[in-house]
Amino acid sequence: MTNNTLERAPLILEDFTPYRLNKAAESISRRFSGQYRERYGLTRPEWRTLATLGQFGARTATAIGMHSSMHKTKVSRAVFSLEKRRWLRRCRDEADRRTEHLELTPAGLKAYDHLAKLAHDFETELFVRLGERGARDLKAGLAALEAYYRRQSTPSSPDDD
Amino acid sequence: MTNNTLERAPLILEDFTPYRLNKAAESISRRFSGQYRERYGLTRPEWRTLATLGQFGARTATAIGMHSSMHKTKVSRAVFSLEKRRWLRRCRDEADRRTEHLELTPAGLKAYDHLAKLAHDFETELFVRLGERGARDLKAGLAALEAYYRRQSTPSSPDDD
DNA sequence: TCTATTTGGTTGCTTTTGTGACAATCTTTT
DNA sequence: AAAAGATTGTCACAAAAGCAACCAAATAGA
Repeated sequence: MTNNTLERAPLILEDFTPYRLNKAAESISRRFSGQYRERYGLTRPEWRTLATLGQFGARTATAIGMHSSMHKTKVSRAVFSLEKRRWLRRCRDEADRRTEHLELTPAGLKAYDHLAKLAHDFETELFVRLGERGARDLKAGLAALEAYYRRQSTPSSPDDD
Repeated sequence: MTNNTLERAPLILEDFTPYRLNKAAESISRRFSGQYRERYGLTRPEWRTLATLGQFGARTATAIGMHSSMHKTKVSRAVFSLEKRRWLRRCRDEADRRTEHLELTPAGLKAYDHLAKLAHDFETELFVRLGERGARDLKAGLAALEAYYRRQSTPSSPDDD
């Protein structure tokens, strides 16, 4: 038991969890986004919108944002750009004329199918690389984080980005 | 055993690891960045620069970027802004006049000390919230990821953001 | 029913990031 | 040494993200 009076707890950036998490996320995202960027020239909001619609079929812009954690302006722009590409079309809701139901066109669905497969392969490959143990730890750690901020989520920061 | 021919492996966005990782990182970062943004009006590149200099003392811009995973333009701008704030000063290197050695002023060091403490507390609190198990899993998962992309890092994507 | 409030979505503006080119300086090669 | 190549840091421009105001339509309240 040393008489070790620490004047300053040193902060080691590379050990600091928020930093590590960010770096990991960027690192992985960069790799995966190559898949949809190089091939299709999609941005991340566009990819997320595509993924959400592919997963659920028709959805409103708000629902997309909710599900994919994007601010509504991001969704709005992504929808516009996917529409221009003719991967998505808008269907008006007769009951509530503020909203539109968005759905993928056959071309959009085709791209989705391809990208969903790439995503799946990417993840499989990642887990192989991490090893059974590493993959399990990562998933468990993420689950713990998600449980934590699900509890914490204030009504003021519900879904947005 | 059903004759369930899956035409399409469905992609569940909220289960997709890159998405989860991003969301987790943003979620945590948002919380922590509040600490340095509200109080000091720092951006993340500025915080990382401060943290690196606080950790190591004088360093060049390149070394900062290397250590904190930031592109050199980010470092350049962060350095400029910290200098304007008089938290950092540049010292020329007589041996190599391309570089400058950057170090914190007393004011910068003071802010660093405070922020380092906040960071430390933040992490401690986080681990408490995650529980012993969750914290351990998260750290192990991050370590596995880091080991993976350390192996993978091509000479073309060394340090940059 | 008429007004006030909320909700869904878009647009414009500002700030932040990403990219490529550049000037200056060092290093290597011939 | 001179030429070619690398490295350091900055700048200008383009793309993306964040913010707040806004319109239109629905809902709630008096």
